[in-house]
Amino acid sequence: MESIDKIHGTFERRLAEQKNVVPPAVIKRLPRYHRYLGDLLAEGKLRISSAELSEIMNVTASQIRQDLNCFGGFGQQGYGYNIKYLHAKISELLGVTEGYSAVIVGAGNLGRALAATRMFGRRGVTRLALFDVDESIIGTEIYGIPVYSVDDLYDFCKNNRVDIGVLTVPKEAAYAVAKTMVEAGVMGIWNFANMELKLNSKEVIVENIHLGDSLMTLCYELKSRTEVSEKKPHSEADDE
Amino acid sequence: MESIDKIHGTFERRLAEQKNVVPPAVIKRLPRYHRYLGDLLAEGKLRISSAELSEIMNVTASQIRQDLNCFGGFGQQGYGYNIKYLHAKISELLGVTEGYSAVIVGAGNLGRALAATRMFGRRGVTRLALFDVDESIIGTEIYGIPVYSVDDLYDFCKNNRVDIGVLTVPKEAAYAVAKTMVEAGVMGIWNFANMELKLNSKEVIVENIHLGDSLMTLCYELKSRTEVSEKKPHSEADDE
DNA sequence: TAGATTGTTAATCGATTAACAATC
DNA sequence: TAGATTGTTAATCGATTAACAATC
Repeated sequence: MESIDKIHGTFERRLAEQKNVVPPAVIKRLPRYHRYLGDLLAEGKLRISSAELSEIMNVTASQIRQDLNCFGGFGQQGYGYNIKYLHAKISELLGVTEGYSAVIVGAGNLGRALAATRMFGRRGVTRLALFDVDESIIGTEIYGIPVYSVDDLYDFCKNNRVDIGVLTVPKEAAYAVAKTMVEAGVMGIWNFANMELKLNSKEVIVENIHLGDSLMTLCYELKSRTEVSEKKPHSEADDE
Repeated sequence: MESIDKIHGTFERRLAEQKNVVPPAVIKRLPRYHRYLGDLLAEGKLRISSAELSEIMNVTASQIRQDLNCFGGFGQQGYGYNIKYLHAKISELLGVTEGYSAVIVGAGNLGRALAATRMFGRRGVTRLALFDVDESIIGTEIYGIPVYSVDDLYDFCKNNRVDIGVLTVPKEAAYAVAKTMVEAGVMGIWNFANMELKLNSKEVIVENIHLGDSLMTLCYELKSRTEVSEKKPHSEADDE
């Protein structure tokens, strides 16, 4: 009994030491750090303290130090953080330096918008191709990215290393396309289809964009804001 | 001393009873409940228990009951939840029934995509107009929505009740447009510009879409996934 | 050295889960 | 009534903040 506990204790401690147990809350904040540090770098700033950064980003200095420490000591006592170094480190953590590749499936307005943006390049992701069913655009290029038929999607993914599949197809087609990509070895799916793909999470990582959910959250906030000011104009007087 | 405590106790209890202290974590989950319940409704299902819903949505039944109870008893012991009723209640909470209106500023690919989608209508939001600087499209309609000059944005918002401003303009123009809208009385901004708008949060509610952050999160997951399988193939043997 | 600021531990806060009494 | 399932309290877990010793 005792020995089993000991083994477990050791195992758990080692896991913690390996530091691949970064809290999800921290990971979700990393891109935001990356963004702000990139801006500061562009401004030509060299160093920053957690206190200063905390003011700019509207979070606590404590949280910044705690977060960054999940990955090791990026700062220096009495000095703060070297912006260039920190930015580079976070880039690395986020895989910007991995040189991932992507295909965009669905060349509608959203697909085109994603073809046009510099968002991918900035994050080290190369867009290899667009795929669509529309014969009139197959064989052309959109913003410099070649457009192929969805029929060729499987073969393309098999023959090229495609890390990420971007799904901007109508809801009805989403699952079939996703399955094709997974079977062809795509590791991650960036899903703009208005549905949750039920895929084996051991086979593929899915990152969902639910624009509708975001719009609804905004509506909720609007509603609660108006309710407070309209329905309770005398709340002060009520307190006592 | 005692009496002050009592007053505070009463005050706090009243606040809790008013239930405008819904935890942020719960609010963020509401749109997802709404989505799933909408699907179940479309399937013609009449009732569901927290246990059944929890399996479909991949959350705990406890969380579902806890969440829904923030807004009052929507269910019935021994029966579960009436899907139609629950869906309607959540719609109400999320402001779907408020009949909000929106304008989209920026008629690029993203603006067009937002003009084309049924996402707004489904959530009770009417798109009144698009605004752009491109003379060649001003005066036309895109997916049935009239396109006006950005120069007319202020007057339009003043003369019509515009609740939500959707920002799909380039980064450089974002802040000026946002300020114009706030001055003209727009209450909420749905911000797709790749930057954080520093606006007085008392004047306006801002909901940000940071697509780049989402892409980076996906890359992070890809990276940590590959690291685990590549760098530690003998982790099992290591445990002891 | 003195001052600044991190890294890190401990305390607090909030969110999730478990358990069960209330009740349909 | 017996069975089912909610509403709700209490226990657990994780995330945030505060505090301060370590150290540049």
